[in-house]
Amino acid sequence: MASNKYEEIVLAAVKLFEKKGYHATSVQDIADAVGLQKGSLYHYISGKEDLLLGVAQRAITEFNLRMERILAGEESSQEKMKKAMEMHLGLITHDVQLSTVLLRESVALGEKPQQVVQEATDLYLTLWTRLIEEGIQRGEFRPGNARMTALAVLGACNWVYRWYQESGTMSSDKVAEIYANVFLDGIAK
Amino acid sequence: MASNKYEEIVLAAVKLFEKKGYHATSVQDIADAVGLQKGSLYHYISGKEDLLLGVAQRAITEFNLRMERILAGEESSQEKMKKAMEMHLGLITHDVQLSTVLLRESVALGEKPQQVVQEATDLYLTLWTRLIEEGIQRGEFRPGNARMTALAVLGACNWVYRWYQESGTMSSDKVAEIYANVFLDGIAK
Amino acid sequence: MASNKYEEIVLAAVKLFEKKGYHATSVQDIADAVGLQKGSLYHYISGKEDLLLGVAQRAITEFNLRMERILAGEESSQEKMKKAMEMHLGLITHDVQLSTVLLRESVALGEKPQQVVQEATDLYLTLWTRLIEEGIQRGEFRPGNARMTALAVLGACNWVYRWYQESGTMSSDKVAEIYANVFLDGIAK
Amino acid sequence: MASNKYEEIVLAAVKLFEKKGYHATSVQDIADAVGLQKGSLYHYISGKEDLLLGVAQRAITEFNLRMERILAGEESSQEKMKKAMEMHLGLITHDVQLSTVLLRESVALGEKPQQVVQEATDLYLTLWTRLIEEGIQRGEFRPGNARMTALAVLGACNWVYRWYQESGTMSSDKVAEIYANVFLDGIAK
DNA sequence: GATGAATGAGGGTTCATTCAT
DNA sequence: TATGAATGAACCCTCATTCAT
Repeated sequence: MASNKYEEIVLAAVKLFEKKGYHATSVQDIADAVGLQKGSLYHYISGKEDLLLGVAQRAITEFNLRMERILAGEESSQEKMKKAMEMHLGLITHDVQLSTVLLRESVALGEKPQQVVQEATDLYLTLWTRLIEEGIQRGEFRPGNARMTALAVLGACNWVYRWYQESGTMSSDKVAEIYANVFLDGIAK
Repeated sequence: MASNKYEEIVLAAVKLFEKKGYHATSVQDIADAVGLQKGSLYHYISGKEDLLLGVAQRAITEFNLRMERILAGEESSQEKMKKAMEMHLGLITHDVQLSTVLLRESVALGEKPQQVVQEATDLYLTLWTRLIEEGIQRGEFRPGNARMTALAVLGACNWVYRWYQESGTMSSDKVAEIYANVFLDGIAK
Repeated sequence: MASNKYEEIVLAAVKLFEKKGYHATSVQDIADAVGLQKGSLYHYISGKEDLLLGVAQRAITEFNLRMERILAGEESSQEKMKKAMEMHLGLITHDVQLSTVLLRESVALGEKPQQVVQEATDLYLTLWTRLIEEGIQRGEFRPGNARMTALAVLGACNWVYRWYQESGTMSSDKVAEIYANVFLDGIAK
Repeated sequence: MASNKYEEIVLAAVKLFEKKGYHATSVQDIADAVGLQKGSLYHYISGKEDLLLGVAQRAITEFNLRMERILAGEESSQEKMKKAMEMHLGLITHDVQLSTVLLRESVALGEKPQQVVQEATDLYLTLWTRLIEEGIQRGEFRPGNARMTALAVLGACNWVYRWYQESGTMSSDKVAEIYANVFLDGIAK
């Protein structure tokens, strides 16, 4: 399968983009990582930026997909919230590299591609906002600015890529539990 | 003021780094922005990276300074928490450009300078953690992992640079109020 | 021959280094000389300095190789001395450009590469010293400080690159003969 | 005296040119060494190259002056030869820095200034040649190509700057004695 | 005499991309 | 499909020199 090699390239790119950053990663680096010559890469990719775009899209798409599945469920909003946080943090911690590239390196994209990612990201925010709005309507959550709340939750969760290390002692589910507690019940007594 | 020009350069750099990103900003761009020849810049700066480091340090230092002042106060922990969030969001929204450079572009720094920033950032986290620990000890906050909570709050607050626009209708104090509510009381009814 | 181009580059570099000096020779000059773009050179070389180092090593290696061959011979020490001088002056005059680069431009190398060349040069001095020591032991040469004598001979021979011109009327063998006479028998009656 | 400062500058330049080489020495370096600003230097010198030229001329002039004095003496040619070698090696070893700049860095000069130095150097060779020719005419030296012999002697003596270190154990007079023996009597038994 | 800001050309090097083979 | 030579623009930075103050 031809796409096998492409997959290999994407994987190598993710790893490198995460480790060195997009700009510091040269096409040569990627070629080396997959055992190809620089020029040969261009049979599979159409450019370095497209590679980054692909990676970012792959990542954000997964988030959106899972979030939609959770929203479609029948649980209470509180339950959904917990599941959503587990999902989000699970994805982030399970593939910190991919998440890092999405969250940290997307800026390197040009205007157009960046907007593509932005739109997918906006959708994700919308889904979260909807979850919270539902909770409010159902009387499970306090009334309030749902979008702002969603931004707070997402900010907290996204930030995790900056400090989470797989080698650490805390599972992503544990983090999710703690974060869910904080957001649902607050920290004040 | 002899440092007038230097200040001008820093300001231009911040603006450009925020708009285009550190890597996409050339020294030429900065020179153009201040009406100097490329080479002339080097009377004021010792390199592009040092410029970024300076900017980042300037930013994080301000955060730490203010946080220490808040910690030293006599208010209740809840009050301090609110003030801290006001302060943090105030700084971020007041100079989104500067904050963006700190939060988004610091990765562009080499190992050594990045560590310098990291240390200052770690200190900031420590201060926040201390605030929360104090609250727990005083019985104002629920017992829990203070550091994790601090990370949640900081994540939420830092994320603001990604969506906040001065031209928007919401003041930073309003955001702080909402966020403080979320974190103190939770969103669940 | 895949290295054809590399050889071409080295040759051009030698010529330019000799004519203008290492520092006054720009990478652009070399590129022009071989009909390549500046950047294209870097497929063959890893930097301007490495080019110089390569040239210098190529030169000094040849000297050492030939000197070892002479030392291994069975002739008398006087014969060896003559042959060594013929060899040394032959190399210098046959490729004055290369010798000039070795003798005059090696200083342009950084500390590390310069030491590499220095070591090879030291070896060469050692070989000459050994030749003279042998002569003393065999009773062919007067007792004396062999190393100092070697330095005198080498100094005299190396200096030749400063005044020898191929277009001149004197063959290198003639120079060698004269120099051998001077050193073996002295100029005093 | 205004020339005091100039002297200081020349001295600093010599030291720096010797240590780092002409090209690697910046005008800033020299300014730093004398505690002046870069721009202020230009009240004393007309350019970096002129500084080098001045240094080189100062050096070669001294050689010529002393050689002429020796030639004018009444000693035997052998005596003169010894004295000339003592003088030459004395100058070189006494101020290795100055000699190094003359012998190693003169290449950095442009065509015109280099020719100026070359002429002075040619004169020096002529003086040596005359000394040897006299010796031949007086029957003290074997007949032969006086210029070539002079080149051999000068080459050997000049080379000394490459290995002589003041901290070493050998005085320049000792070197001169050894070299004189080598050249006068040869090394063959 | 001294300053130091400013110049402006040039330095070596990197790199994403192309394309003939 | 794979190569690797070649491009050519852009990069950051250095530096000798000038000149208004």
